[in-house]
Amino acid sequence: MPELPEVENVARALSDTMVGRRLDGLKISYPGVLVQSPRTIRSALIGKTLAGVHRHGKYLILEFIDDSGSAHLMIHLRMTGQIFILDGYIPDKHVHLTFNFEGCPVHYRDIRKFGRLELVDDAVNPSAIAHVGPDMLEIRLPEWRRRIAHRTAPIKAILLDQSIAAGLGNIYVDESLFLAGVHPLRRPRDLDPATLAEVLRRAKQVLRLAIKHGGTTFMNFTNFHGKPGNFKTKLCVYGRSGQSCNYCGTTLRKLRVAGRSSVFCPSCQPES
DNA sequence: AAGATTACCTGAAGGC
DNA sequence: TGCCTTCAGGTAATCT
Repeated sequence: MPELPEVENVARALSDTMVGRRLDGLKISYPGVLVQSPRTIRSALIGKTLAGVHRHGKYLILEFIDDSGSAHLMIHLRMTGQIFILDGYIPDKHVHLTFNFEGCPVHYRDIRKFGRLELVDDAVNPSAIAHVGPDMLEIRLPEWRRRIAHRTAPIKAILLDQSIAAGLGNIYVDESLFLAGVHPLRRPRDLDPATLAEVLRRAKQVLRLAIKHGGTTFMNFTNFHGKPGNFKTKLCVYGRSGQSCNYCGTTLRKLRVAGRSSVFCPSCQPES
């Protein structure tokens, strides 16, 4: 499940390897992942050079330019999207699109077809995601506090809400709440300012650490070079229901919050 | 308004 | 070549 750290790793790899290359072709096997028509997307992008790679929350934006102007392709990997290059790779039925960057094929693969690729009007602040909040790594405490302090939904739901701050998904929300010692059902309105600050601090900390370790591979995320991320072994709670807490030994429990499975330590994260 | 629920998809896992 | 149900969760749409 690609969240901010996984998308950041893809963005960095794309930037390091493909910026400066011209897009010579676009093989589209399943147009359903495209928001615009294949014709529109091809005519906007082919012949242009990749000039930059941007990320906002879990959104990836590729910036293309040529003498005639610029075009921007926004990509969201949703649940099972992957972008990678791999020597000798033969695309299987889940590869829906392949970019040809001057002879180098970059594949978009997505088992569940939830991901989307969309031409947008800006490389940094496209109107298509105007409703999405600031990036979780960029947001500062006063603004975050202003956006959540009055809210009465469970903190878990608030952290998953991309319109408040963008980047956390189910895995890193559970990890952040565990590190902050906050139960997923606690409500922001009932938490004191120091606790709210601690949740934000821990969220940024776990995101940065996961980026450093190449992200988390739980189901089928692979990085740009087709390799799994290394952060799974660092997870404290996600996927560990029934196992014991690393810190206190209490058996970790699972709850459903905001329609998501949520693993927490009943001892480190008291309900009130 | 804000919170809650469901649709979109496929594959893995488990019950029988 | 077993069939069926449940679960996984990011986002948009739809409900209360």
